[in-house]
Amino acid sequence: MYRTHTCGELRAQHIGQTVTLSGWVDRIRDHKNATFIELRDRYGLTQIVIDQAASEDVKNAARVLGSEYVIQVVGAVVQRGDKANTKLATGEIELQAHSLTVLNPSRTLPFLPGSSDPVGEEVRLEHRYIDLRRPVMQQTLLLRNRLTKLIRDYMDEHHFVDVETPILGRSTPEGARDYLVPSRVQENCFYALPQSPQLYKQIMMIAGYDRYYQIARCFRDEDLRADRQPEFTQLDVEMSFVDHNDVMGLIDGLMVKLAKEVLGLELQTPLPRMTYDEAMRRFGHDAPDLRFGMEIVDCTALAGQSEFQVFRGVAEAGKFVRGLCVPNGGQLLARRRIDQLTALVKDSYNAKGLAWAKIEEDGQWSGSLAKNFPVAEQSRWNTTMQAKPGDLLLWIADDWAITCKALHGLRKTLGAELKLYDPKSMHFSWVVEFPMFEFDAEEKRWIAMHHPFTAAKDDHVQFLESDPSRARAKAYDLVINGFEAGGGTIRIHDSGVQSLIFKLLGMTPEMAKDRFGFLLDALQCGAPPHGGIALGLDRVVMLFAGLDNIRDVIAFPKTQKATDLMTGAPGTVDDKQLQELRIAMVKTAKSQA
RNA sequence: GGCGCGGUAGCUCAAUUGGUUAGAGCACUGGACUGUCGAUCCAGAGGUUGCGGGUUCGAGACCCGUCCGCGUCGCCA
Repeated sequence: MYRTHTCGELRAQHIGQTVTLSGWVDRIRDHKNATFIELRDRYGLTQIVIDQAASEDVKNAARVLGSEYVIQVVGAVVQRGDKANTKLATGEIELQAHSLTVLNPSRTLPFLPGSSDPVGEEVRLEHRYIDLRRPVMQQTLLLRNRLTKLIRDYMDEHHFVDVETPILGRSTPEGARDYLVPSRVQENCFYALPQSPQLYKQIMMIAGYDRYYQIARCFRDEDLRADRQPEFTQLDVEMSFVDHNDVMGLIDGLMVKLAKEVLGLELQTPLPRMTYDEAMRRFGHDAPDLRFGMEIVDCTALAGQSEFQVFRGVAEAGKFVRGLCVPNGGQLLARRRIDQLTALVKDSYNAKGLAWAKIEEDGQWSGSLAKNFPVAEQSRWNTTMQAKPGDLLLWIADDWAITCKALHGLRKTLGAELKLYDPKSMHFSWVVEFPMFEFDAEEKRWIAMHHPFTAAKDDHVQFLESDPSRARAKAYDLVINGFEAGGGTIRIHDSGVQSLIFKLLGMTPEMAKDRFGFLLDALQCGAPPHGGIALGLDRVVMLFAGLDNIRDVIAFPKTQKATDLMTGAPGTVDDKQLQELRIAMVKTAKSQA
């Protein structure tokens, strides 16, 4: 038997017992007359002591130990009394070693899991087996496990059926870039890894399963971000005979449970809801961080009557002047910082510039813009923007989309920089009624904002053909702390409407039949009204863990270049494998270099 | 693909305006030490400054190219 207890388990009540522990040598403190070993496993740390009374065998065995050796110790649990270590859960006892066996030595490691010194992410990812030994990483993966357990319990309580769907599927041109898998059996054909199990879960509804869920792996071959991995995990949900309130209500309940069990938070339901249009108006983004205010103020009307020609021109051209009032920004942000923010909005969001003014004690503006604004006009702007002395006013004058993006960027940056909210606080809300379509200027056609199976609001069906830009969807996104934690829609269950949407998206009936014929057929075979949602599990775990990147909640994540630094994936393959798949490599300038 | 930050000892970092033999802490090795708990003290070993080219009397630093990591814009229905 390797162990009778774990390294996090022994307490005063065990004093006098003989026990066996196995684990990793976290730290050794070697003295002339006593050696102390902190033994670690995922449950905690226990101090092993080898003093003068120990046998020669034990002393000799201890002499060769190094960090991260895997050892087994048999010994007596003894009281530490006034030597107790209050920092350790097991600190009131220690193990007096009777025997010590090295189960496996360890070479010197690039970093020690027991150390709190920071280690670069590249090194951590290359030696992930060591990184994952670190207590913080173990806590995070345990938290993830706890969340998925709670989710599964909740879904089960609500009569959801866990169904697995294929990983090898069919490529569809809509949406993200697919990961492709060549077929050996079918010449010239490829599978695609699922971007989500969307169509399968709709088919499950048509098949009468009524309530489906799956914790599903999804794949999208797009560039990575702190909160985006090429393969990620969704809590995928679909329900029959429901409307959007039913789906949101279900997830409200789930969030209440998770927040209570994991964070000790009591959420009020229903979680607050805001329409997409309102979110864009007030925050410039469809996933606003509602932990703080500093909302966007539309000053276009004021700009239209302004003495300042640049603003007036923008307003008269049908564009927008919108701004933020940064509390105490006049004092907190130096001119140099404002210049950096100007560079940010120009470089990142294509804005033409950033207009600003500081509010002095008397309410008058200072800054290069001030001279263009008579005092009376300054006062009107101050009122509209609710500016107080010491504040900083920022404006973007541009088309709607650019003002949204740039002001959202500024709001997000400054909110964090000026600590306008408690980073530990949590805010859950819904953004609803997304547009059905957005116009793709490049392809000169409408594309589905969510996906092409989304139902329009009942009173907006009329706009589908007459004015697609006006049509709003039965869509809802769950937003936590400014992150899109999930999104869903009520689906189209009428094959005629579904065909119409395909047509609006520029598909001929033949194309629609080729790509989605099975869905159109299924919709004609008794499809119940249905809808669902998918939550980004990695993001939810990240937010509940209070972390700022998704890699730390995934055991084996990929780098920004989508590689695995530990295994070296992706790698080259044998010519024989390629021949079987009838794949030939094409030389590029890069591959020849 | 664009922009930004970074790459120096096993790890985390430093190195003045381009100037002697590239340093420190941790880790490692050896020694000392009567109970430590981030032990302490003494000594030691450890370097292709990511890679390639260039400028210069002289490059870790400057220039060009390239690779890698992170952030971000595009992209992600």
